[in-house]
Amino acid sequence: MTVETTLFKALADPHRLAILATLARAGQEVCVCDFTAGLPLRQPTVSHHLKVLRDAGLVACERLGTWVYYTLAPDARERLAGALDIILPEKVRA
Amino acid sequence: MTVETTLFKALADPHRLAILATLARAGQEVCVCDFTAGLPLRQPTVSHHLKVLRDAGLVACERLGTWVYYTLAPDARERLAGALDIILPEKVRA
DNA sequence: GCCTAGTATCGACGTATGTCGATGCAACGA
DNA sequence: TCGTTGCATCGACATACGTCGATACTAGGC
Repeated sequence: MTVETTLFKALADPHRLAILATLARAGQEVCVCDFTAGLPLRQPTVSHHLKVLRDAGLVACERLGTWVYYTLAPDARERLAGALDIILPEKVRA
Repeated sequence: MTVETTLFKALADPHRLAILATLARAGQEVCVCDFTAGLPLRQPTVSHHLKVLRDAGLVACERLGTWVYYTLAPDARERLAGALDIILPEKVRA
């Protein structure tokens, strides 16, 4: 499976989009318990979605004591925009 | 299901990405039979993928005689980039 | 009108995926 | 050394999705 497919598959779920949007708007680390509190999903399900996003390289996590904090990967926007440009390249530049 | 989810779900398949890439690079109408010839898929499967892309508004089609020609929707790039910006908005502009 | 060709739709099938409860693991406090 | 808390993993289940053969639909040629 191509990298592009992996990336877009990771976006193909409303809850994962919500997680990404939360991270993007937060602009800082977000605890797993915050996602669990903010989504109509059980903790294992949230953990599963976070793993999908991790495997796609869209988020990063860091353990601080008992808590695990997630952040948007620094190059998340860039990688997604790049994948978009591979699939739908702009017209040839002059 | 949000518009963004529909769009990204449409991208979550390698064959649909191939179809979009073909249309983007062709820059002109492409016949269904060309996709069927170029993909390791049967005709009904190709037709199914084209329907998913149509329902997402990413492609348009036009019948010319017996053949049906598909084109990339004029605003496909714009809509996808917009969806990306909704999920991962850029930092607040000055 | 009939046959043929290209495409869409239908119904069925196998697999992938989202979801959950149960459980395991890691870190902290008493 | 426990017990507790937060998170990850496991196993099971239901549903969604990709795929196909069969068939219906549309348009053109004879």
